[in-house]
Amino acid sequence: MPKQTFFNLSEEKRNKIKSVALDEFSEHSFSKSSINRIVENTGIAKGSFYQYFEDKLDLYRYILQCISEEKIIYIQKYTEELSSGDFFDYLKATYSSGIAFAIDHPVYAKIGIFLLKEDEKTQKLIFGDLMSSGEDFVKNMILKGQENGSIRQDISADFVAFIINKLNLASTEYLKSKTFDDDFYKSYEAFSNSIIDLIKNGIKTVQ
Amino acid sequence: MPKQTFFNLSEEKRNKIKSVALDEFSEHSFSKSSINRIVENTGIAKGSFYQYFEDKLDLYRYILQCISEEKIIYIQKYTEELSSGDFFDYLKATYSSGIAFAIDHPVYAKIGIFLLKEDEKTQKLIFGDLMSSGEDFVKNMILKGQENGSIRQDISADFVAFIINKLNLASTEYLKSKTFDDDFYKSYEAFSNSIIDLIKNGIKTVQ
DNA sequence: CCTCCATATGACTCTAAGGTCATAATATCA
DNA sequence: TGATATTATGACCTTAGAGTCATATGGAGG
Repeated sequence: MPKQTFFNLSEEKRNKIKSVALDEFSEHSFSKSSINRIVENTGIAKGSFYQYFEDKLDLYRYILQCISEEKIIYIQKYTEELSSGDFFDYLKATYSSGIAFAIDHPVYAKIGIFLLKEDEKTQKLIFGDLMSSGEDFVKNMILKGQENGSIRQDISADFVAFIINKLNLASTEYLKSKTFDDDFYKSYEAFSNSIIDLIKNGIKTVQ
Repeated sequence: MPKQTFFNLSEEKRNKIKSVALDEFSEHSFSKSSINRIVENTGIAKGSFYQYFEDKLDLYRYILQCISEEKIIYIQKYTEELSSGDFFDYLKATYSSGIAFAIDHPVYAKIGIFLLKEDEKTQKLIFGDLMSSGEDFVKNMILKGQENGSIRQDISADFVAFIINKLNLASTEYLKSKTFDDDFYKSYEAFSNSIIDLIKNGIKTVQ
């Protein structure tokens, strides 16, 4: 958590710091990100930085928290209208919201990509021990789907949950490399559908 | 390329250096790998290292080359027996060989994972400009498949090629986290099949 | 035994990182 | 205005990295 001093700052100053930090973390991995650069680009003294934050990790976690707060809004927007409990609908909502978020906030998306590419040690440093809870959630949904017969019995829930998580990352990364003309922007639904489709036809019950 | 001095060394010494380097690069990303550690673990002086190699990148590329030479043998073993030209057979052979290789050489696999997780800058540093040729190859096979009707027309070859490449990485990473008891070892075929299956049923022509 | 050449060495430089701290500047309030 | 609390500062510290170089070592041939 940032120190109280940081929150006492004027909104402009706080925003300036956040903005520079976002740029830094979207261009470099956590360990390659540099406090020196951030301080320089913000125009504050290095000593000041350490009046605001405990250390680099403190700032990084704070930035992640800000991002995730914004992302939650997206997810809610896409999930609230579905109450069916169908696994594929849920998946679709997750992908759609994730992709919409990435398109609206390319800088956040870049940070997410760096984050998911971190090695285990660094991920543990950042998250502590609570991790891959998203994966567990997906795994449970698959297990339920297998119970109620909507998903094939002969697949490993563990494995598919893993793959689905990775596909999420992969699609974000794919989007990063594309230019977003209006046509594409309006058809990202189709894009996420194609991923769900890929999974769905691969693991759904054959009838 | 290592300097001549390196190749003049006794085989034991060369192997010692390679072995330590493999360990280092399998535990750390390229930039986090440390010449100091390598030198220390090898028991040679730092000056000696720079008599053998131009710099860290020189060693890293050399190690990659050694690995890829071994990997080619695997791929050939799995690809030579198929001459059908069927896309899914090719995919299956690629996955099978990749997974078999990763199981037989977990250290190499770890290096591969780090490598594929590198950011763009570092990947360009390592490979120069020639990259993602594997992706292009897959893409072309998909395009052919679409021409001859074995693959659906309404999917993006570009996108699927990207996804397939990422799945390859994901499966290697997944395997890394598993312990290889005999049962699993003998059934990795089933494992790779499940990935192909995931893709095949997702993109094959519906009839 | 001496010369010569390839190999071996580790102290050294330079750079850049994260983080500290005594002090200066500024704002708040009596 | 003067006292007090808050914020700002940049020189400085430690650590660790890659890479250098003058010198030492050791073996082969005359």
